Amino acid sequence: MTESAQTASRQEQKERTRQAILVAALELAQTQGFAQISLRQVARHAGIVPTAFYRHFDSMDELGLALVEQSFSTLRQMIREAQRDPKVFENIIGAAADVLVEAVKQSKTHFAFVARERVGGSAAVRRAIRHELDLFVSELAVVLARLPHIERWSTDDVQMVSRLFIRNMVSNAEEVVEMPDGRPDLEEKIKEGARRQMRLIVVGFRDWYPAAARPSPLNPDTR
Amino acid sequence: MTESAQTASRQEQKERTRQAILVAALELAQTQGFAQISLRQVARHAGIVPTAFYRHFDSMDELGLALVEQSFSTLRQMIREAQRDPKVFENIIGAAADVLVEAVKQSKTHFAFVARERVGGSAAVRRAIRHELDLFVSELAVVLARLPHIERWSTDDVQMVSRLFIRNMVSNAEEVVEMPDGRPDLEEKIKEGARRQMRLIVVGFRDWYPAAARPSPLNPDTR
DNA sequence: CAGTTGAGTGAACGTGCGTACACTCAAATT
DNA sequence: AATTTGAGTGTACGCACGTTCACTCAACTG
Repeated sequence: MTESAQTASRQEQKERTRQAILVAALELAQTQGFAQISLRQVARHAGIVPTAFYRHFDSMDELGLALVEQSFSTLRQMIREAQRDPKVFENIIGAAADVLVEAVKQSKTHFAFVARERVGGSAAVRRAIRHELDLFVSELAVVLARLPHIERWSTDDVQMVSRLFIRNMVSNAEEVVEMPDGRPDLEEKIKEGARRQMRLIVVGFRDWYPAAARPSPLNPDTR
Repeated sequence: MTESAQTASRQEQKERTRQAILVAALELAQTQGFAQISLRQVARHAGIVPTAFYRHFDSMDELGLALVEQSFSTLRQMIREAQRDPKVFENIIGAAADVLVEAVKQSKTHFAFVARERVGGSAAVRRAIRHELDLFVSELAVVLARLPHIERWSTDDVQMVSRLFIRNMVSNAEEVVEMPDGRPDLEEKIKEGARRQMRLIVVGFRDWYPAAARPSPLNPDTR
């Protein structure tokens, strides 16, 4: 009975408390926004005394940065798993919409956090989120560049489509976050909307691109 | 010298103080976000004592709602003026991009306020902003519905394009807000991006729509 | 098994907050 | 000219906050 039982090593216990803090912050941020919750509230919610907070984070700002990291690493993992399924390449748009909604639903608190603090949070948190999103844009651009239709586009244009995709993803994620629970109809509506938007972007670009002679045909005033 | 001089009637003075409060709140919200500024900070910045605040607003929340109203009425006026110019109908996309950037630059603090509090603010303020944006979507839909290509679309689809436009406008406004001062190159880049996005949406829809037989051809899984 | 480490405690501090209340004193009303 | 009105004042309150400090006591180390 000595080994592996309930009690936990020092490290384990510390990690557990750390997670409790992260979860508490996420939950509290859900209703009021991370920027307006206090260290004491988080501590209370996590079941520790305010001063114990400092054993894990130097400040609320650092907690915020940790949450950004956690949120994006969760998302990245989901995307990586989704990419393993070969079916997604047959129907990227449908898959993306599904992954989006599923991912957001599965870790709603993380997404809510990101969506809000992206514009509303402290400067440090905001910057961190922006950075992560920029990374996503670049990553998606790499994936897109390998696609049949797209491989001959200029890198600038691929980057722009990528930005457009991510931007719409963020907007849709915001909508899912604000979706009341237990409304599968709304969920399907958002998915459908996301699919439409993505198809629109793709079709728009596909039909547009070959129409011009220049490397970056979207540039000149073809108004 | 008796008339019109500096002093001001009671009403005038009250209105002046009210505006001072609104301006103070807007300025303070610029750096920290409206939700995290205090009544006392606003009062201090406006040059009044905290309790005098209550002569004008019952709470910070009401101040926030007043700011929402002010922000959107400013924007509406700009759009109305822009619509007077017949040239905009020849080149809606270009005009929209110009108006967007000009409007945002001209009343940056208002837009910054809206962009942030749209997702990060108090529930009441958030709801008010969302409502105003929904109104914009509907208004734009009415304008769009009269356009040559679009007049035969289903109202659902027009609404969706409208949503897409407004959404991208909001995103672009966010970018302008965060644009550092005195960078006309960035400004032009954002404008160009906005133009591309709008053209993309328009082209995407135009090329898509006649391809299907059903009233709302974007619906079924034409994946 | 003695000694060290460090996560969590609990009391105390200074500060800024929202709000209540009694006030002033000039403009507006009579 | 006397009275009312109401925007702005000043004090005072209770409260939650972030942070400090000295502390406990179980898990780890040698």
